[in-house]
Amino acid sequence: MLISTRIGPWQVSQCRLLPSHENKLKPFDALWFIKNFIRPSHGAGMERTLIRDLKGRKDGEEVTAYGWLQESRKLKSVSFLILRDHTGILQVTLKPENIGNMDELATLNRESVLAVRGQLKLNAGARSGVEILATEVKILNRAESPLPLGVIDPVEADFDTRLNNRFIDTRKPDKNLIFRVESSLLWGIRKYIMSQGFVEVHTPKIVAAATEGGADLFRVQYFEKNAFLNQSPQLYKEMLMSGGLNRVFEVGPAFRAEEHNTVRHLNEFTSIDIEMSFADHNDAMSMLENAVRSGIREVIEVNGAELREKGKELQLPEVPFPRITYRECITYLASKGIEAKFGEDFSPDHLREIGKMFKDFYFITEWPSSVRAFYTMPKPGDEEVTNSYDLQYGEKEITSGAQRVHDPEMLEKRFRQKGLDPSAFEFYIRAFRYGMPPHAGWGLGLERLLMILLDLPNIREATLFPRDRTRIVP
RNA sequence: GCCCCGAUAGUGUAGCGGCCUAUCAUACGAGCCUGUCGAGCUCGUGACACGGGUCCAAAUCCCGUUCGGGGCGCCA
Repeated sequence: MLISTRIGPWQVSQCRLLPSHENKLKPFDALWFIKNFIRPSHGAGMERTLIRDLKGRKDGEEVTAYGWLQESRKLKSVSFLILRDHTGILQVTLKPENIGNMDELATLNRESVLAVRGQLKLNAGARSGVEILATEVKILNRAESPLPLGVIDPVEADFDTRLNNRFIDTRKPDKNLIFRVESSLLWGIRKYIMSQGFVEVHTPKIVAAATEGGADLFRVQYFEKNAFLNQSPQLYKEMLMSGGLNRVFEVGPAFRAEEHNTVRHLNEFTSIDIEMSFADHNDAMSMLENAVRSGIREVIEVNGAELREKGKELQLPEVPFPRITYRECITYLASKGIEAKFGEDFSPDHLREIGKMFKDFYFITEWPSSVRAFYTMPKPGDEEVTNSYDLQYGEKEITSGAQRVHDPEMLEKRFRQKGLDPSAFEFYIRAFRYGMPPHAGWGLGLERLLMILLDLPNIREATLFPRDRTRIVP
């Protein structure tokens, strides 16, 4: 099926709709449509059918597939190659009388890259479902042997070995899927945030001042000046509220020089940040739960079937997420005989206990001033606590957010309370002196959310090339 | 930053003072068998992180180094 269309500012002249997708069109969802279903049909690219899409083609049709040689089995009168691409595996049958370069193919190592052309057999009885009776096999790239890591070996390599050879690790379908889910998740979150009138912005990652102190920032040499890698876009997105952008969001890296060594911390992670004007913490929480829900909905739609094959059934969480205040948590812990002091953060043990009360996502609200950053708005009438919240899943914190201080005098007072020198933040405080609207926002760790969603044991599993205390390569 | 733990063939492991010229699986190579599909069978290749020490004897015990895993703190 060929279609011509014009969508938004993009001219998409003529596109081929894949046969397996023809009945799945959703009207009025143009961006989603582009992402999922349109492939350019013009130009001199490589003719290719994805392995997943072979099932939709006609039996006996001449097709071309590309992929990695997963394994080969040589028999007396016939040989089989198992070809893999990111959508599945395919059995390729080689009969010596049809193939000119059998000797050459016999020397191939696993994971070499091949182009296979031949006749499609839909009911060949192969485990892969479909089969190609090859007329031509081209070697596009030979893999060396031995492999540093087996793709289909029954023994799982150590995580360290896998990360050192991530390019092979992500060839494994289950690992590959993690990052396709991440893409869907972020797309779903973006779709919701964009639908609420937000503007996507990009703030600097090289900065002169610390966001919240300066202890945990990486130093960089910026020509003749000392600079830092930003740990959060917090100050910049707030300045944009004064700047009249009204609602902004940013997806970008955040750097933390903390020497932590846990399964839920990275020194570089992807932060999804929003900030909204004329809004309080309740508005921001609503934005958050709906964004998370939209992300999960997108994952279910795009990757749900594949996840189900792997034994992972995702549930769309109900909104609003339950809320519990910090003080209620302390009371609850006390009822369980666990002591937690007001004014201190909860330990992982505390949070595990609190998490038992909830099925999945929940908010802990009204954190004490002592554990929140200077920009956090105190709760009117109860200034020991703040208009703040964390989004939690069990013991894991996914998001931290709050209504912010918008009064410059209160802001300077809060700086001093936290032992910080306001003059170091003059560039920031200035934005509050000439008309700063009330505002609220949050920062969400994309890898954390992905880890929780897929039940991954380590945040590094949710990161292609993780940066931790010791790893900067690859 | 504090605390625990680990490092043996390409990969994952067993062994934890002499029985180790080191086990098993997988990978790789050779052969046999075979429309195979976690193929099967036979044979083979391949490893004790590095440096010092203890001991008649060290993969094994001790110290250091390097690399790695995890918990806490901190956070997303």
